[in-house]
Amino acid sequence: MATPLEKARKDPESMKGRILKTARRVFGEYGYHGATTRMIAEAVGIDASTMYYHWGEKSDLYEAVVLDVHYDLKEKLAEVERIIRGRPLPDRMDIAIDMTTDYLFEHPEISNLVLFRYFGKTRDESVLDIYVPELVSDIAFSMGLCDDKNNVPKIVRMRVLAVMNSIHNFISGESFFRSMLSEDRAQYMGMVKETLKYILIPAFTYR
Amino acid sequence: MATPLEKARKDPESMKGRILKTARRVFGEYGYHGATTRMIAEAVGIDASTMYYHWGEKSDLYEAVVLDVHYDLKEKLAEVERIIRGRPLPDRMDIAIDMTTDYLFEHPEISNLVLFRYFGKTRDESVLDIYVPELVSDIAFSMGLCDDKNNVPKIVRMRVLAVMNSIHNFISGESFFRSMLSEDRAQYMGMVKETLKYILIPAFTYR
DNA sequence: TTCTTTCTCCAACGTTTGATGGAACATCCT
DNA sequence: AGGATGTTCCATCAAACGTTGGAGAAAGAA
Repeated sequence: MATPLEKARKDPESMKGRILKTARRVFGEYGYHGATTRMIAEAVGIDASTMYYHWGEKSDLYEAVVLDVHYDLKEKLAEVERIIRGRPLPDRMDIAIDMTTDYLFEHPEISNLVLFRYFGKTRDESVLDIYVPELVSDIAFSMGLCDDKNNVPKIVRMRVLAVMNSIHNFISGESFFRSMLSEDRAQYMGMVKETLKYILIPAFTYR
Repeated sequence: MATPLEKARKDPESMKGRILKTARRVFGEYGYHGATTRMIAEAVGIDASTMYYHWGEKSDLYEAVVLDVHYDLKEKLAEVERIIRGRPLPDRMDIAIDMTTDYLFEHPEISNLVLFRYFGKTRDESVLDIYVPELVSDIAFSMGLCDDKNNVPKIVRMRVLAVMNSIHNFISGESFFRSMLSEDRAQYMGMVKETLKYILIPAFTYR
């Protein structure tokens, strides 16, 4: 008894999986309103009605995309956490920034979708209202900023949000910032990591 | 011989001014694609064709809005700069964060529009490609991170971008983050300032 | 007054949008 | 074989979209 999303994630080559993957990219590039069902269908190479057969309305597909992205994010976070556990804080942050940045640069639509969701006004009571706080608490614990995952002080959650957003910003804004600095991708990625470490590490360590 | 934008900025009560002000808000809330010409016209209380009489196509109106916002931002920056000049760096940052945050909380559409512009994909060679780098250089100089306004190292510009974005994020994401933390507006504003200072000041001072 | 210019709205246009119904094809079970 | 089920495309819909032309009101100049 698998949900459509579980099926699509398990078998990315299936029609459901291909649509989901493409919808992620297109929604990520143009936002909810900027992306049309026809754009997505054309990108997959199918008719729009086939999409409706598999995912229903546009808003349902979008919801699935957002959820899909957060599953990935959660998995990646668990992987990072496993590697940095037990090390001293500056090392933990150094490694976490490297790994997270590398991962998001490979999947920039994740950052796009997350930021669109935070800042856009499509906000009508969503699954994100549960998943984001959970993710934030996990990161707070992983950074050693709290002892109890289930009771993270608000000010600590704010700091975690600041960290998450700083990373997403540089990924999402790549095309704008890079053309502003006229750097190639590799150099830009290097500067992003350097800048993030320059700003974030002192805040949490030199005290 | 004033441009339409200059006229609208000088006389906010004129039809041009009222349309511009409302378009700022609506574009800021829903983004370029999410906002419709009819929504804006209705919010002003006029017919859509009157809007076309004053501002032309939707994209032209949007361009005017973006430019308008950046004029405001530039003015505010100059005001901040005047006040913090000559003080020690930690004080400068403390005051600048307070002033900027207060101002943007009063005009949240500014942060929305700026972030939409960075992250969205409506990017077809715009005035922003000139104004943003200029703004970044001004801030870098104001923070004492460079000696020559016309030759700011790339890594310094990256740091300034990180600072700017951190602030915009908390303003734009207010509705999402606030409902996540279940705080009222005043408490949230206080936490934003505290968090920004916690993260940003050590990075640029404790070295 | 009358003429001219500026402004505003109404009605409508062509297009794109999200969405649906049904025919055609494919796959599988018996 | 034949029928049931699952999948895909074509044609099409109504609504919403950006945009336009033209009628008429408002304001100013003569």
